[in-house]
Amino acid sequence: MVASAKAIGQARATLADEVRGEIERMIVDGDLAAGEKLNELALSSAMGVSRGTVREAIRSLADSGLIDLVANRGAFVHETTLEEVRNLYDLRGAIFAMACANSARRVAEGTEPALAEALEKNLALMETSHDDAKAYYSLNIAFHNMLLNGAGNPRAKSMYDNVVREMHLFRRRGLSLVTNIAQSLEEHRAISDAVAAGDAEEARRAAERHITSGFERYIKIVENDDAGASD
Amino acid sequence: MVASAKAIGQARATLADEVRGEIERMIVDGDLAAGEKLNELALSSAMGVSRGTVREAIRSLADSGLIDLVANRGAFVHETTLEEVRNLYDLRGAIFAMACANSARRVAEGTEPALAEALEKNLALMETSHDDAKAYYSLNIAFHNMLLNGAGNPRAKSMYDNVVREMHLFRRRGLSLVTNIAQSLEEHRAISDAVAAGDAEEARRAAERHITSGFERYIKIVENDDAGASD
DNA sequence: TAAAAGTTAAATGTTGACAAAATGGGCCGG
DNA sequence: CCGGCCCATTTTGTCAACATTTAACTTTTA
Repeated sequence: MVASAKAIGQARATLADEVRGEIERMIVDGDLAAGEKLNELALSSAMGVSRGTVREAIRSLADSGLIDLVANRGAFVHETTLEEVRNLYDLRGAIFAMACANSARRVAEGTEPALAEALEKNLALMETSHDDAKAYYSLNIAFHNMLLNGAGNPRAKSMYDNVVREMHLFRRRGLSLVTNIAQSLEEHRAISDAVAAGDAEEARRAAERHITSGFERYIKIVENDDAGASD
Repeated sequence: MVASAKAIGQARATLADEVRGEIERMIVDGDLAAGEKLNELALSSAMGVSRGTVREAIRSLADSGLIDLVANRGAFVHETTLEEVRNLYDLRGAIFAMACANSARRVAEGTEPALAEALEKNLALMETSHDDAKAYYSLNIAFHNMLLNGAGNPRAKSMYDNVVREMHLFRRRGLSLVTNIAQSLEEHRAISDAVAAGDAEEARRAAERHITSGFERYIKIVENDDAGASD
């Protein structure tokens, strides 16, 4: 496993880091269900490392929101409630809106000369891949990443990533967070235009609208899902 | 130490948690300078626990922004740059503005029946303690906490606290983040009024103004400090 | 029968020892 | 006098064993 992980190319420096990445993957992929307990011994023997190493990995993951730690009882995969998803959307919207406003500001002052064009290119690709959900998914992530990176605030980006990752833990992981491609595309265009124009305030508003309406669409689907099939 | 900590009342469940709290305190209080290395052996012998326990505490602190981890080299107290302070202010403003907007919303819908009155009371106390910087400091923190809690978003509160704590690491810790009591008080009133009126959008604007103008005042002092005394 | 106490097994918390890597200083060659 | 190599020491990374706590099961008793 050590070898394979390194072969993949991540080149993690320490064993514990590698274990951390593996546990993270297991949670995100759903190999470990929400609410499930992380058994240190089982994990350590499964991965061929000592318990201490697994412990370290778990501790380093605890603050990310993916894991809940209970003293003398162990670590559990965090169970994200609908109420929390709402809060996470709020947080995500706040951070994303701030990032878009700053991206616009930086475009206006020439700090991000390549951003406007990159956004435009992303939008063009999205329009052509209108029906290919998988391609759209990647492009969507890329779009948001560009704006987070364009804000020049790495801490904001890492917080944003944590929040988005945690949202995926809610119930049916498969439930796409992108629900109405046409509308989403339109909102992306509004953001892109405002950023390209260097209009920070409009960029902020457009970004907030995008996240808010995304949440509303998401909620609608979840409610339909509840009414329909149970699993 | 175990006994004393428990006697104080924190009642921490595990030793590592206790050590974590102690290290955190050392960093925040400045016992450990920015950029300084955390020597596991030294810490463990100083606190009378094993190295493994210290390691665990350090790992659990790493994601909070107070500590930088470098593989095979160790843990270092994060050195916050002025550029980072700017980014942290942006983040803080975004989260605080969102929280104030949601507090206003919840006041409007009756979810937070006590909030408006509590804010008003805080403002009144602030006006009387106009010259007592120490009292003002506590009231200021309380004011912000009320709004963060009023938003009903615990994750946002914890992120906010992390951000604020990290800001204190910048250079002269003593440098107060509250710089112009009269103006700050005025801004607080604007926020409080908007929240009491249930006007989410105005609350958001007022909150953002408050953080932004706080940053501008802070920057001015830092620049003066640079020009004046070297230490 | 059911609740409570006692017992046993399993998991977490904590430690000290060993292995590997990095830092620092002295030595050698240029 | 300077720069690079090598070795000793320090420090971090990893592990296996011991201690403590929790959870589950059994037995006892009202």
